[in-house]
Amino acid sequence: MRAPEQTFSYPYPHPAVTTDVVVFTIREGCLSILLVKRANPPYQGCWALPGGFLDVDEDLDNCAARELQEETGIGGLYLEQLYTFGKTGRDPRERVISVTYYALVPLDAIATPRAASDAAAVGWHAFDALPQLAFDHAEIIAMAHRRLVAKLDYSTIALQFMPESFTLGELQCVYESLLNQPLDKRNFRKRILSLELIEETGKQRRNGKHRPAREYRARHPKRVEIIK
Amino acid sequence: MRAPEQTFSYPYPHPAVTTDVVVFTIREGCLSILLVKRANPPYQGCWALPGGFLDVDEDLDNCAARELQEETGIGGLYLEQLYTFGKTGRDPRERVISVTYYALVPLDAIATPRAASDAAAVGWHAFDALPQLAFDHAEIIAMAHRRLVAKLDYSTIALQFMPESFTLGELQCVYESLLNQPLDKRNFRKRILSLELIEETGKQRRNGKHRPAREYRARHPKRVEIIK
DNA sequence: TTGAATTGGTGTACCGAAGACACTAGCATG
DNA sequence: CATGCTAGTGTCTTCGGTACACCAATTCAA
Repeated sequence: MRAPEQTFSYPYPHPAVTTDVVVFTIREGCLSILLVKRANPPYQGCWALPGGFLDVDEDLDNCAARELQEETGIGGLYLEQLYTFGKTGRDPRERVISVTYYALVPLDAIATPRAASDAAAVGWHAFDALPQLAFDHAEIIAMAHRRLVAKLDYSTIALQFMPESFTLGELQCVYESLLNQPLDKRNFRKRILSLELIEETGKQRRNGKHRPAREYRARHPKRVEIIK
Repeated sequence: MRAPEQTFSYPYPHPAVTTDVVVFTIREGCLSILLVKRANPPYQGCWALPGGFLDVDEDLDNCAARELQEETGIGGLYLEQLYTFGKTGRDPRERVISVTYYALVPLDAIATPRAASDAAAVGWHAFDALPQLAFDHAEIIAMAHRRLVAKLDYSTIALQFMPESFTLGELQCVYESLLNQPLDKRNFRKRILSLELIEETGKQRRNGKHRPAREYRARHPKRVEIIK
């Protein structure tokens, strides 16, 4: 990619800049995060967030999206900047500023991720059973989770987890997984429908051995709106 | 500070990292922002946010606090990371990643800021009458304002604008300046007092030629808590 | 064929928070 | 002592949130 014998010089020391992404999805009612196993030191063999160094001619958002594409093979995800971590000493190699993002993967788009060249393995991990993590990545995940749960309350972010069409039961399951508590079915449906964020497709859906459910779709699938 | 003839080399190009701070206060019921006039190109003579380059052995938060101290002469302010701006081309000199913060100055702590060496002037500007701004600083200020107003609703951040002791009238004035709308006095007092965030000092305060007001203080002056 | 299991789908009553609204109290000034 | 100014107080209504129980449609097994 880059010529390794070339060097780049500056009159003042410059930190390195990376992006790291907390990729959330919900697998079988269980909030999960995508992690890669590091193939190289430091923290070799340790699980870490997908991410990598910023190209100097690349926008931050693009860098996060590109790393994500490389790790998961899927694009077009909802992606939002989270926070920038830059404590001295957080990377033993050099000063590294990490601009972190979080991304949401719809239920039906969970690819089996393929390990990139700098990763020994890639895989989904349940949020409540995460392994030991490299660097300060546990802290990053904790902050991403707080942000995500907070946004459930005042935005339409949960719809980013949904496929193009879905049932109210599935949507409620997403909320329950994120909030980690059961919700009253009638109150949930009343609230969601009163917001007029979703509409019936007119079709029905047979998911199991029981009464079929109405299918809904988001009115504005790409937008995350602030509500209330 | 640094030896100018020395250079720092890396195998890959590194962007420069700066912090910029949106410093808010309320002067005479008017939300205001601290700006510096740039003494050097690019955007020479243009108003800009206070900020500067990150020292490579300095934490991000420290960098923002240090720049702030250098520009305003006051420390111990509430300071919160806002967002990281890093579009290619946002600085014509080199690739610059700007980690932005916002800070709140209590009503009684407004120093007359003294221009630092790299600034031609420093001064407060009313938020609704800002001059043309350098770089993407107008966008940064807009985001900081949105964040601040949003936090009024669900946190105790407004108390960071208050001196050690204050009256309910003063606090209401802060809310009204930030929300840019009048509030009902009785409802305001009922809500604030029911939160039990402030307590009476027992003293009274003669502010003008009228009935004196009770003095209050924050129960947890240093903490910004999430409410409701 | 029938009943048991499973999820889909529906309405009402209560409670608490937020908002609208008007007058008296205390100090300063002339 | 009358005027001007801000401080300080309570009630009623409205609306959103929460608690709560039953019938419907399908599958499967007996």
